[in-house]
Amino acid sequence: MLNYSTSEENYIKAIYHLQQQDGNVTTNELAAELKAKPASITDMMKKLKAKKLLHYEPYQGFSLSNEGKKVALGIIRRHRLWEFFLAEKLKFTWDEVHEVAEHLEHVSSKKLIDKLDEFLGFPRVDPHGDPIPDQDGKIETSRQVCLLDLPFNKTAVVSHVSDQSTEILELLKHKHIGIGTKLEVKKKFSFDNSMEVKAGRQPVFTISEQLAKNIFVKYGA
Amino acid sequence: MLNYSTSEENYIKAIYHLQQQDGNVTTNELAAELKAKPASITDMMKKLKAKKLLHYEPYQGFSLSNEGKKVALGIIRRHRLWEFFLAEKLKFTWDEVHEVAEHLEHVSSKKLIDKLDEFLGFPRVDPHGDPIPDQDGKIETSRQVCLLDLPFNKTAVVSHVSDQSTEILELLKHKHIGIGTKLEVKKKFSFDNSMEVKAGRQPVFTISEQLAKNIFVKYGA
DNA sequence: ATAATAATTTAGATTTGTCTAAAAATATTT
DNA sequence: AAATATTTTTAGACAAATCTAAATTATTAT
Repeated sequence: MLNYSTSEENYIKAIYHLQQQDGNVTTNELAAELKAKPASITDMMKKLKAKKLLHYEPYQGFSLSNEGKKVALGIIRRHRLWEFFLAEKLKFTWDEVHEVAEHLEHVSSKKLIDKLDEFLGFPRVDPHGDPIPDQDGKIETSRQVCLLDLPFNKTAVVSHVSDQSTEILELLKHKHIGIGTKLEVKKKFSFDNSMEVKAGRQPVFTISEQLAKNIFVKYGA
Repeated sequence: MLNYSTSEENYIKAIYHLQQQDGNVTTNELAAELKAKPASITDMMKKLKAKKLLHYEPYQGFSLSNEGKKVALGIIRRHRLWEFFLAEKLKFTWDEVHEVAEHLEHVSSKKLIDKLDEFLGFPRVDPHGDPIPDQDGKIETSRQVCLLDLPFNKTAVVSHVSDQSTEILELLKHKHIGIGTKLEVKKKFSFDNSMEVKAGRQPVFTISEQLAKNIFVKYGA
């Protein structure tokens, strides 16, 4: 596996995440994701195509090649292992780990990462509940759905919160819900679309429609 | 404290190490250390001078300002804490830690480093025996050790000779070693604990275990 | 189907960090 | 102290990664 620049790695990672949702990725989408101008995207797409990391024809969008996906999974592996390390060993809170891991992920020593993995006890998910790819780039595939759509009695992990207002965070904190919290839907009430939910061994509690709408979970595997 | 590029940090660190030995650092010295061309050094020196990290007048060499030293000590702190982590927690051998730490040291989150320090139990020396600067950049300045215990490639200054016999003095005189002589250990042989040592630009020469045992040196960061 | 709009690419500029080759300053030797 | 050698700096070029503005292609609406 060759080495890629920090910049190239950031593009590859962003494409990977976008194509998980959309399939084919467009120039503007990627520009928005990376906070760069569309012209910069085109430049980099040419370079990554030349390196055979993606399929790209002018004006047709792009998607990672198999090689590109392998590279992406390597970066994601590093990112998530560092996130786990930061939360588990250095006692960072779940909302602080991402930014630091963004930098650590670009240190690309395979030996470092494999030993870190071992030191951490081969964790399978990061503090946000996202699965960590193994040495061979294999990753547990799980689907992200809105909490409103989660089937009954399926254990799922909170993976994303759309609204980032202090109000929602206050409420989530009060209910002890964060990224990574395991949830199970026990009842739904059609009158107000509220639901009763269980988290670990806590007693069942209620979540309003407005709140559930903003919580996304991952389940299945 | 502002942020500096990886490249700037590497220059600052290299100057710090060179000026520990020589005081004023020259363009060619630094070029050799960094495996870069002298022209590149001059370019960077102008930039670092503009940022007030060093004192520099054309043709006169350069040395770090107080601010520059503070930056250097921050980088060295990060490097040595990562080295300790790699050796202690990830079970890297002492000769493997340096290269990986060269990359990790450039991740410049203060919170990360202070929490890492705490996680490691506030170690005072790295796996090579070099002191680790604290949060405020304070570093154990010079430590006196027996020449037998001096790490490789560390410039040290002879500070004391235990035996005062005419025999040892004759030998020291012959080898041009006295109090104040700068030495660097290049090789050690476990067979007879003899070592090869360099003093300034003289060719490498050999010192026996019996002699090394009686020589004490001081060395810094 | 054609015009208007939006998305994408191209062309050319900028910054950072590097280089080579030539010029200038300093140091050394005779 | 002049000539020679060494060191350092300058001048100009190049690659990577970005940008702006203009041109091109694709999409949408009439």
